[in-house]
Amino acid sequence: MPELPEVETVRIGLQGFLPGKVVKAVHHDWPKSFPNAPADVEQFLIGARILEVKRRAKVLLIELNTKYSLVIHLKMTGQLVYRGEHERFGAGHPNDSLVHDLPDKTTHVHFDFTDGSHLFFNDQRKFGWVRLLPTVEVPNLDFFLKVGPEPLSDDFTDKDFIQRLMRRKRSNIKAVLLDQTVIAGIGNIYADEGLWAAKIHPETHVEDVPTAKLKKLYTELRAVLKLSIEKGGSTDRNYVNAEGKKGSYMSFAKVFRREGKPCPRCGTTIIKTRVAGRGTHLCPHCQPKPYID
DNA sequence: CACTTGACCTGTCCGC
DNA sequence: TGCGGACAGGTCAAGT
Repeated sequence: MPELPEVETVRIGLQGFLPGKVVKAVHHDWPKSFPNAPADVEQFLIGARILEVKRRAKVLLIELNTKYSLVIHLKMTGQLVYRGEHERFGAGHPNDSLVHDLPDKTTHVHFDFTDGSHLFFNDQRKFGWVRLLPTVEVPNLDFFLKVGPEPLSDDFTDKDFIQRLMRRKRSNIKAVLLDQTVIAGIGNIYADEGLWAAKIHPETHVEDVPTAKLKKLYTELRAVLKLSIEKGGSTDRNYVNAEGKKGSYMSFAKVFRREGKPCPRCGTTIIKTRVAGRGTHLCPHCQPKPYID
């Protein structure tokens, strides 16, 4: 899916559009995309006014004035696209838009607001979901009980980072970065980018990485996440922001999806391998494979 | 306990 | 042009 920077970009966009909107109707065509009790939808969603759009890890939270919230996970291919009253169909969307007329065949949930605007949840692979839950119950979702700290929060220090990584010191560092219970929000793109920046091979066991490099990884990961938010996230395939537009971080990526191209630091050809069950990009010169006996 | 694999889905790309 | 297989930004469950 969208990882932290993409979800945050969507959040910022939606926060500009949605507060104050009143839900008039909701449509859905795939039960797993919107698994809710119809009675709750009728009572706590229809007629509800949107207060605020928040994010925790890779999950979006749309708070309503009914003490309920829409909880949304985009997973791999989810999109949340806002359209104003007369923008639902139509021509004239800019070239950087992946989404044209809506709803389309990937739209599995959409909301109509009383002012004529709409919010579309599109999801090609149908892994994502929208759930309506009492706001006080959101933190008690299994995922939120277990999820790690936000890597960009002010009180998240390099000491916290290293301490949490060391809880799985015998594991491959890439697998640990992808584990949402260790640190929230990092996925395949930013794991690869961060490990390249800190010159760590993704198969290195956490305990074998020198502390100085772990500190470097902390700094670089935060920097790459921040840069990507500034660039509106990464569009590799499906990702678009709340306006249906692509992000531009991919053109700044150093290794992700750049196999066969030169490493920007040393010129060595970037390779793609498999680590922790995921496609993994690295520079074999800057990130030498650890010696394993 | 930690790692791997499969499942959830659809679409695209690549080799034959 | 068609077909089969691998693969795609994420998580969860089950198996080893």
